[in-house]
Amino acid sequence: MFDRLNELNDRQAAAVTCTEGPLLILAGAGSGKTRVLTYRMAYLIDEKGEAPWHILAITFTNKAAAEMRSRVDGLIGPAAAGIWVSTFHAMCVRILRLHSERVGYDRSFSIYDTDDQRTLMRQVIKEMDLDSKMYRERGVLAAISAAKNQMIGPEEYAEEAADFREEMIARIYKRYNDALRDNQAFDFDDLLLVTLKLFETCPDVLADYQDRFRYIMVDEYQDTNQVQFRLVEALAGDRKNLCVVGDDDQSIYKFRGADIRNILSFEESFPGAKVIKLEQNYRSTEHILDAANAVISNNEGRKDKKLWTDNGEGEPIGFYQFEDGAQEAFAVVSDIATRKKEGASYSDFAILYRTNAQSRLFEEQLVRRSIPYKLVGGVNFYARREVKDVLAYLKTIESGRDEVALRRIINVPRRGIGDTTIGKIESFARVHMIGFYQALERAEEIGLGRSTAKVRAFAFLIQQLREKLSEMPLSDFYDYLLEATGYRETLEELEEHEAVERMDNLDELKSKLADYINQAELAGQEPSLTDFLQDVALVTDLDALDESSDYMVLMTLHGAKGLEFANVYMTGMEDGTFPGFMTITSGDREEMEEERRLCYVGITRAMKRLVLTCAKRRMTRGETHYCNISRFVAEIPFALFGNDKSLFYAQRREERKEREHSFRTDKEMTAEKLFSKPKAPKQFSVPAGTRPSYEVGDRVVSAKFGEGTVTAMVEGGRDYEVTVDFDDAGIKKMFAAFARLSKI
DNA sequence: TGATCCAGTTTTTTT
DNA sequence: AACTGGATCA
Repeated sequence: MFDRLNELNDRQAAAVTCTEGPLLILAGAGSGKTRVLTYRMAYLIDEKGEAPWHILAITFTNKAAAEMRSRVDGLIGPAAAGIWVSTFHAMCVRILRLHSERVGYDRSFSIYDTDDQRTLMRQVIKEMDLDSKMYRERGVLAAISAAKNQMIGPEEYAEEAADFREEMIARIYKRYNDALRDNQAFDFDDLLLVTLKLFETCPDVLADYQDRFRYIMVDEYQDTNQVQFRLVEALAGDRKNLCVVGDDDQSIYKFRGADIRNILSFEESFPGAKVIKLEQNYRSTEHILDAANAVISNNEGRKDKKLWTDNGEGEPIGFYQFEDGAQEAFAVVSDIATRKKEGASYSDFAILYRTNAQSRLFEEQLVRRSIPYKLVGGVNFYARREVKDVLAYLKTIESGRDEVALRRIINVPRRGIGDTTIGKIESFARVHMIGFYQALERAEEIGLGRSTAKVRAFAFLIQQLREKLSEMPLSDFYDYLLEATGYRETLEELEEHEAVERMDNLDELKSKLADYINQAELAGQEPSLTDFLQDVALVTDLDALDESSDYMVLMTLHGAKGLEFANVYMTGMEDGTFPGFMTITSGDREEMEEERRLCYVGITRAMKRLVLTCAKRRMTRGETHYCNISRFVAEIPFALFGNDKSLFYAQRREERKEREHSFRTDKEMTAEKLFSKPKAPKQFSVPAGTRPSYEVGDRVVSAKFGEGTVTAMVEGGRDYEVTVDFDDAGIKKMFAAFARLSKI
């Protein structure tokens, strides 16, 4: 008898016990979906007598997978170890590791991160002799990724190409894919795509997995893309014991190919699907939930649902505007310090922002006050130069097929093998139809002159390392590698601070390697370099959050998804920052709705206290912008903002009259607390709001878009929103302050 | 070959 | 502001 059902509400219990057939759980923020999923697994095992290894739980991030793992382990105990809890990507790697040869890849395939992709793409574009200004890696890769997510191959892409550029991209796409294959490498999209292909071409393999995974659960289903949908559909097979959990209001990864239709039309894709809505929120106060509901209600085409809570009203929502980002950071960090003194833990606080670049100012303040914090996101640990270098060595030692890795380290540390030499080796390889690494081993045939010896020495070094690898344990080998390559020595020549930091990172990498070895041995497997490299490729910093010590967290709104904090500061709440400038100027409704969902996600992270902040002036990419309060703030009913509503109204009205003081709506955060720094409330006279020198109907010229005619001009707070019909670029809306238009 | 300076660029979010 | 690639010079 599974007696834990009474720990759940009726809806949750219904979701837990509905185990057969397709099930869609629409789980609002904070409605206990992880709880439902974990209890459901426990129910399957304890009540239904299902074996753990017949259960598959898929999440999106490693963080979510780790969280799920620990909760399942806690609930079920040792038996839970048999359950596959994995991200889509990690699952695919695991499957491909066993079957990659069936689809024409080595077992020791590489996985390319964004950085590697760019390097490879740069090579491809260079080889095709294309104008690197016309075809920039970023743009081309974005197009290709979008195509892959929709399962459009190079051939189909070519057929559908609407113009010359797209035809060219189709050709680049082809070459890029070929290059990946030559390197025995997958990019992130390929991991999913090739696994799907494996299932399609090897029905026996698919049948094995279908038989193995009799119960499938997918978390954050609203973020799945087409390929992921197909994978899930294939795995579910005829049994269709597929339970997906999601919230269309929290779909924030469209840019990555997420297709919201997957969740909106789940019932059509899986006829007979049951739908259960979880609408009771256990996380937040009423005020917070009201704010979230108010904001999200501005979006169209949502699945109907209304979150409620019996947690009580709670504190009002705080909103503060500051002169600039530095003051914003100062105030927020001061507030945290004050509350810490009053007994809170640092781990109760999170500072959220739209873009990683905004973290800097907060970091400075946190460092200044010695407040422990963890910066989530930003530069990924595994993306650091020294880490990538060492990984590239390991890859090369392991297979040599990965040319991107090989070229990365052939001259690091410097051994006098320059571009010219590399070019010669490359064309030799091409002429003789051999790999780049094989060409190295025949250095003397290439005619490299003085460089021959250097290339030979490098090839010999790799050869020698390979021998050592089989002779000593992996972790000893790691140290040996750093010595033998001279890498450690090169680092030591750097400036002290720099050297220490990088060496720390390499020590960190070593401990990750040691962790891996331990885990493999615990699982009774022989540790292998291949497995380590493949695991590592999917790990991000986001995974490293741990509960052991007390620190506060800084991260993007995206990074915050799935997490909760007692106190949440949503910073940079300005039009142009959040929602972003691009979203505003594009005028794309869907894009704006995605930003709004992101705002919804941010608000619903807060349990007890939500504070919104913004700055009047913000420095972005070296330019100062004068900012209006985010439209999302205006979508929250004034009644929710603290006691001093009148001040808030007044401020909105007075905004364009350049009120010089920051204002507050919440008496709790007093001026003394906020601006205790003597020089704080600096006076600025803001030049914005001055009427531009041109009028509607004037001809103007923009540095970016060329000439055009002004068709509209709307006064909006600190700036004028100008609409211009450009002769070449079409109609653009922009703020006068950054449009830099001049009358002609 | 390598160092250094200059010019141009920057979708924002992540597996 | 920060970073990159390219060009130029030693």
